[in-house]
Amino acid sequence: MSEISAAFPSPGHNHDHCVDQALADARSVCRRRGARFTEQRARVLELIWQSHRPLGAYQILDQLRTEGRSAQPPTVYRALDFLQDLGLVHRLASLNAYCGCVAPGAQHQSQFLICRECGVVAELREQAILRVVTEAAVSRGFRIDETSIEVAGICPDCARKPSR
Amino acid sequence: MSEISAAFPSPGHNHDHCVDQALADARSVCRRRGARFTEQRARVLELIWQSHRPLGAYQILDQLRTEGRSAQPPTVYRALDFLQDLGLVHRLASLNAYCGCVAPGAQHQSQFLICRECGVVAELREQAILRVVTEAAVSRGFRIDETSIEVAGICPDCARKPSR
DNA sequence: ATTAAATATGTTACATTATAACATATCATT
DNA sequence: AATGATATGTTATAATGTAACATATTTAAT
Ligand SMILES: [Zn+2]
Ligand SMILES: [Zn+2]
Ligand SMILES: [Zn+2]
Ligand SMILES: [Zn+2]
Repeated sequence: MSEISAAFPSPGHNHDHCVDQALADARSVCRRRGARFTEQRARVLELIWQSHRPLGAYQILDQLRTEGRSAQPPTVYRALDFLQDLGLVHRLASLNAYCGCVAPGAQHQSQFLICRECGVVAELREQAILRVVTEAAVSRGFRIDETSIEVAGICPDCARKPSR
Repeated sequence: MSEISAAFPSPGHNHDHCVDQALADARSVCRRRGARFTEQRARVLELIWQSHRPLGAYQILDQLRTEGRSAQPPTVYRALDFLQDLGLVHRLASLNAYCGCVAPGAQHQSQFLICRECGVVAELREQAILRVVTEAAVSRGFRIDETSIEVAGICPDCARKPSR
């Protein structure tokens, strides 16, 4: 499984390597879980990882279609459901978009920093955040099933750039 | 302005009072900001507060129509935009639904506990959560504009009930 | 009071996101 | 080869949200 990556991808890194690693990880997760990593599913995951920012379902659909595949919305949503179930991608509710998980296979509740300017996303897995949220919940007798923690703002790269 | 309410509304409380208070608060906020608290806007806010759970835009639309008002989607979305701008309602991204703000007028980033069983929502304003999220962000050079922190699970009431 | 500007609402049409339902194909097992 | 399980194709539609332009209402000047 791949190492933990920095919060935001560094501008100059070899992203092809990230994609390859993500696909290899996915293959391994599927094998371990007895799930089929079909061409469609692999291609959808690859498209998500190749993109520098989260992709909407219909953006993925458009891509598949330009590749000559016969694709309809259910094609994409089924693949996305599958990938989510296996923890290979996350859905960002505030964007209606999907991004690759940086720690597939491990059970986790993540937090997301989303740049309003360039769209880049950092997936955090901060125990401190989860801890304080859990404390707040249990002190009110609430049992947490799932968290959706998404923070919009400006990433370091965009903050450096002049105004705009 | 109304006092800070408990996390989850107690089952036996007088909810009409909550609604009246929310409308009064809204009127006051609008006056202070020089905004018009029109019939439509008041009615949308009232519907949201009267509901025991967050309302979708088209649920609100249906209500308005049964009251004989000529209403189309833009009618509702405009009112919702207005109410959000003034901090009178919040949009829950994970539900595509809207709930009344428990502390209107004050600038704040809230967190929401959402019961999967009964739909009830608790709006929290935990400084500790905001603090640790902010720390995580700034340590990565990220400037926060807005948070969307929504936690799905089971509320105390539903937890007490037998299985289901 | 009259006019003009700003604000709010009505109305039609459409864009975007997601799912239901059923047919067909592919894969795994016997 | 036959069977059941899983995956995909296909059509249609549901659910959520917005663009654009016309009309009405309120507010502020004249
Ligand atoms: Zn993840
Ligand atoms: Zn950025
Ligand atoms: Zn609030
Ligand atoms: Zn409940």
